[in-house]
Amino acid sequence: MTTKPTRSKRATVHDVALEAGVSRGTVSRYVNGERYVSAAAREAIEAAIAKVGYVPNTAARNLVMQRTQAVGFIVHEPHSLFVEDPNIGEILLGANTRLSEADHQMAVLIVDTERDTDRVARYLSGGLVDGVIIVSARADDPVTRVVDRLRLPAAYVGHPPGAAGSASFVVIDNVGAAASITRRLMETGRRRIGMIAAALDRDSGADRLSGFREALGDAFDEALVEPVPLYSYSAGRDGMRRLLDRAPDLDGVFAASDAVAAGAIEAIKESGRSVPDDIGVVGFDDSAWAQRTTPALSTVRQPAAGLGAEAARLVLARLRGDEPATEVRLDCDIVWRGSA
Amino acid sequence: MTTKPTRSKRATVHDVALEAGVSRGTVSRYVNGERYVSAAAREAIEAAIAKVGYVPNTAARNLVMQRTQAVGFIVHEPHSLFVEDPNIGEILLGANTRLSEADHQMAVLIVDTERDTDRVARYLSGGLVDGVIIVSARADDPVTRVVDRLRLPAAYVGHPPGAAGSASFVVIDNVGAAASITRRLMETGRRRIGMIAAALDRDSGADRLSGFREALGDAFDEALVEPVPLYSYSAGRDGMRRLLDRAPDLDGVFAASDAVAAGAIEAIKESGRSVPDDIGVVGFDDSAWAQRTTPALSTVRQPAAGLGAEAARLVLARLRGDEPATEVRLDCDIVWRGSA
DNA sequence: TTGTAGGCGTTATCAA
DNA sequence: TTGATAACGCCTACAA
Repeated sequence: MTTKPTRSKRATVHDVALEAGVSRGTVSRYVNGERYVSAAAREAIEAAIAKVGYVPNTAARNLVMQRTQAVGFIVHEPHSLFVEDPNIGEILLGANTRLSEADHQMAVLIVDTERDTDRVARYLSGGLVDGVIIVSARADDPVTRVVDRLRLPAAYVGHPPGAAGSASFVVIDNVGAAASITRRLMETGRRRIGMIAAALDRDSGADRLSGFREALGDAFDEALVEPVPLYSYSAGRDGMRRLLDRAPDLDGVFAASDAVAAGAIEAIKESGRSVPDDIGVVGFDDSAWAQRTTPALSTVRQPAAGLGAEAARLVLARLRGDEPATEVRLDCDIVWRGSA
Repeated sequence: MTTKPTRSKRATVHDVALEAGVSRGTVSRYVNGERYVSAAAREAIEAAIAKVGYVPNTAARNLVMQRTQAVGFIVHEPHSLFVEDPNIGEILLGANTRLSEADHQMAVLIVDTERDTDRVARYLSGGLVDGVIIVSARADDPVTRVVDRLRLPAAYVGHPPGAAGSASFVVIDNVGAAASITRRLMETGRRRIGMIAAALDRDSGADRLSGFREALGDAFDEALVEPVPLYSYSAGRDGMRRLLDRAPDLDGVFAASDAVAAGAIEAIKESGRSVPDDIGVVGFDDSAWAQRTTPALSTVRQPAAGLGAEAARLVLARLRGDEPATEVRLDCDIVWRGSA
């Protein structure tokens, strides 16, 4: 007579207690490594656990303990970006490392479609995580609302426009980085430097323009700034065409992102000019684009892993009840390649 | 007299019931959209919910329902690969889409360090997910062991060597794809075709070599196969250097991955030869590398999103109690660019 | 050092 | 339609 081969119920503390001839309390104490468990009891319990194949049910434990030792990592990228942006992977890993050190599990939740939004919001409100890290959040979607409403300890990577109160934000120093790379461009001897300024309605876009202006100082010329709506290749190409029409004597350009820069390079080449001889080009992000252009882009590298780690540090602090900084700003490196 | 501003306890069904003047059962029925709730009760409950700010506790629900509507997605990649392999992102998205349609939450768990392994294993055994998708598993680590032991419904993307019994595996047809692209290379008129064979200790690596050998048939020459340990750029470059030393008359090479191919192209160029005129190069994966080389790589494209979707489909089937196929093999496309 | 019993927030069964 | 009440699996006083 064998046991039924059908899905057998998982063993519980109760089963172990029965098998070992002790009480559930004692089993629980043993499992949690507390003292006050006699050698005899310990042995009996160990044998029983092995025999019935007991494995603790975290869900039940979480329920009674009112904490999960888990934090959610929500990524809310447009489909394409998620696949090709190397930064996001680095951020993930950076956060995971920090959380892992603190013995917290990180659960990545992907928001891709509309449906996902609500499901993730439910997941978060369900008490399955103690806190949350959010990258590239929308200002006002169900996810951020739920986080707000629940006062779920949170840290954002990036600062969604109009973001609310009680969370932390970790951002890169867009102004400083833009200024640095612009200065570097000036130091190579460029005299008429323009900018393709993208997404001026976002903090990142506006800040990069500020940095550019700051670096140029008196040499700043409003007419050499070409605003484009998006951080995209085609926006960069079109913007550069217009800029070249307006200022044929341009000899340097700062594109607000690598994709924009790649587009700009195409426009420059089609105008018969060469990069970097006639016009030096610098970008921003050190994304996959930066390696794909010819010549490869000089650009700003985001400290992606650092962003993740810092975000993790901030939620962990909040979990401990601290009130960490509301915004921390990380410096970027410049990588100098062939385009300027 | 205001409410205490300190962390107020979250409202429960109990609170709502009290406030609405009905029983907990009725509230529960309302929340779950069952019928048999009178209009009067409904209104009272809705008001109460709004007033006390009730949000259901999923953890508690999971405990009593004995299911979570969540499946874990475990990625167990070496650090660097995770960051740069676009396939993993696609797989993720493919799986998420399918799970989302079935109204299941996907939780990505990253295994990066040793510590992660155990924590993830605990997470899985804790009853926090109903099933699990595993990409690039190790043959015998705590994670796979726990999955086995718990008979957790599982689907693997890729087939870890020596993998056990009751799960499903979704793989690409490495042999077939390698043979196809090798044949294609032969059809362009190459006569002395070598291979940089990476990661021969993995199924993928060994299978790609098999396909290569199969396509070449009698023309196969053991001496033209250069084994390298990893799917990496530097391994490809170094391997190609050795191969060229040994066989200067080579006119075609199949690199076991795009990164390897990119490295190979560098070595070919530094030897003074040109691609594709002197030597045709083909890769595998259609990763970011493939677009980055000059000329761009002819390569094998993995149906990455399909892999994820299929894996999701398989766990979902198991969750329903079905016994789906134990291995499903997906075909790859060839994308022909300038490198051969 | 151990056992008892109450509670974590839900759902589900069964009378009423 | 509704309300008790018993699980779900675990932790934790408290008493012994």
